[in-house]
Amino acid sequence: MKITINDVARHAGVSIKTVSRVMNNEPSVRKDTIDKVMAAVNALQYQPNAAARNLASSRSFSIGYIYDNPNAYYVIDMQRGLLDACRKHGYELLIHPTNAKSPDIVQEVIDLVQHSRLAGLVLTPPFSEMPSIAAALEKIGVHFVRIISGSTPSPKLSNCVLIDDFTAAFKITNHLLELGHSEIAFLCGDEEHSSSGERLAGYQAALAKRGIAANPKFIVPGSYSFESGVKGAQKLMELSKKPSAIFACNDEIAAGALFSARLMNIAIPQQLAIAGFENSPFSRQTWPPLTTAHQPNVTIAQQAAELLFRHTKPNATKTLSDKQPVFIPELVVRESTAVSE
Amino acid sequence: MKITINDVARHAGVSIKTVSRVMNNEPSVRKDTIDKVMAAVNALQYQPNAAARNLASSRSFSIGYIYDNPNAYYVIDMQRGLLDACRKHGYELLIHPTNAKSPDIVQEVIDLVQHSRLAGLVLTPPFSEMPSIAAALEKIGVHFVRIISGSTPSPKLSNCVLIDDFTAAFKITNHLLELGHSEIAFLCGDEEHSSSGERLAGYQAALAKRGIAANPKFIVPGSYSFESGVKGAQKLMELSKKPSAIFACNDEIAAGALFSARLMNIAIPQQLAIAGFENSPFSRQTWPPLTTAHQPNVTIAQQAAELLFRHTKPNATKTLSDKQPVFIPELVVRESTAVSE
DNA sequence: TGAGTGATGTCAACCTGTGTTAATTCTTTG
DNA sequence: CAAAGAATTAACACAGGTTGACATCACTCA
Repeated sequence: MKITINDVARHAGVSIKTVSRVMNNEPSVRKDTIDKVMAAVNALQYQPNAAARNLASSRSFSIGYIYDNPNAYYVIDMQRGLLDACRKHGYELLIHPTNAKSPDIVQEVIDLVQHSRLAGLVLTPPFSEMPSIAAALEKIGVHFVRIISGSTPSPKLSNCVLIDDFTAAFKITNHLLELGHSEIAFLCGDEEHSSSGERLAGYQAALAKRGIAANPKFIVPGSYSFESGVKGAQKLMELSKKPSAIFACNDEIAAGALFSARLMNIAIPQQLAIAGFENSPFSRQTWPPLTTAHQPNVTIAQQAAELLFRHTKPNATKTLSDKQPVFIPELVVRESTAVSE
Repeated sequence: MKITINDVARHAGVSIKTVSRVMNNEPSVRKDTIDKVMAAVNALQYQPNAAARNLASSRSFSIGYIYDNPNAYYVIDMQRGLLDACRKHGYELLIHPTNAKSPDIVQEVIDLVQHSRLAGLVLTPPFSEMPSIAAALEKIGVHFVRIISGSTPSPKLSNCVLIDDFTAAFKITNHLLELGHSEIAFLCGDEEHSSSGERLAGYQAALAKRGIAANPKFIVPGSYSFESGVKGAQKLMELSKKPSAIFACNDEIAAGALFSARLMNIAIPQQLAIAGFENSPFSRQTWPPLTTAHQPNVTIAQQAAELLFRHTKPNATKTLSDKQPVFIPELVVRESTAVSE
């Protein structure tokens, strides 16, 4: 029933060791030998015993994904992309939701890596932005890939997948400007997430380019939550000089702002335009649907995992270019910023 | 650096064999010996090498969670609950999103179980309701637990966690009735999910109890999606005799109905009351927020995993009652069904 | 005192690959 | 054609536990 490496060797007419070499794509195996072995592997449907492999080689074939993100859609998309890549490369994915603000989060991550003997780790914000985590992982010599906000690849960010929040935010702001808005407010996300800062910078740059001085009262600090959007919009609409458009740092905040506007009987988009960021499913399910920036999270996650495997797999064929991926979320226009008819 | 079973044995002053006995909670080990060993385990922070354990015992310490559910919040909650239980029992969780409608889904599941050598499986709808899956798993002798709709435990459902959708739907319908509505429509979920049928039955029972004849036009088939809610509500509001309340099979459908009502300029709840089901986060983020039934998914998942471990762990202490858990989602009243002032 | 019992210890085999070494068998190529 | 180099093999230790057979030991109870 169970097929061992022995069976494969016999079937292919080679030694066990050669099969092992092929399975681990070690160098110095002739092309036709590889073919022979792979033929046998396929014929017998051989699946190496992961446990035995781990034990013998003391490296594992699973990577971890640590997250602390209230946005279920984001997490699910990330998982999906990571799993896709894992399946392709014969790895397994270990998910680890946790609390980023826990005082001993660094130790927790280390324990996880060591106990589960992870080959590598994928980090998303806020973990990808915590120097203490990166330092600890480097110290124990575990590969990891970070998904972070940024626009320009650099050697320092060699193990990063970049998301160009700046440019995307610039585009959204520009869209609002083109609709004729000049009093545009910005609802920030969590300060410690650099994405919030980048988006704010993009917003400011777009205003500056048009020579519009940013009104400091229009920049409202907050966090990536519905509640924050509710409060932020309320604050804005209590100003003597109200904005005519709100750019929220993500869709959830935007949904909160929408909610708030509704409570105050403000018509969207006629009296107030609202834009979000992320293109999460509920940006389509609010009323009116939200203008936003689409972030291809599944693809981003895939690329992150690919990048990770390039490091964890010692002899992998480096067919993929080693360029750092940079993703620019694309503008998605919906009714929340429609031209008032 | 790495602590082996040897170190523990030495530290506890017992033999390796005894440590092994304790780690696998075999019978006939004296209480104080167990304590001694566990003390050593804790002192040394010993974590048995999973790979070695799997290999030697040819049983694994991971369970799988197969899902195909567009509702990210549901999936995340399930994962959270399963992970909690897994951590507690030293298991790992393998997640496997897939397509339930794939023609060779049964084979896919079997491959997964065999390749990853899973100790057990947790199934949620629609997988938990597919006889072919259950049959296949039984055939290959893998433990599994199903989370399904139902109200009465029975030996046949011994490996199930039940969710009493009927009673919860009854309560919601009753709530609407108490508000004075008698023209209540029902937006169905996917036909193949028994939860939809159960909720429909609960709705009908509540009406029947008041002696209200159900209007067949008020029962609209559909699926568990926002779009389905949009279309369903539209259909209902085009009837010559319109309902005064809509009970949607879940929050997403309800959100769709809400959206639709807004398009048609129907005031909620003044002209139309809407209730959902599930208490997913966005039931709080619509406007107005949705009345719904709260399903404690994290807890449900935990219980499901516990139930599973009771079977996979040969000598587990059966402290927990072996009763089948039945969860009755609780009514959560919000503004979407408020009394019109 | 001796039999019976329950709790431990000893020891070796085993699970399935990997890493190493030394020896052997092709391939090149000068 | 010989020598060098590359690919392959055989054989075995090893990773870190589990498992089973059996021996040992301390107790209890007759």
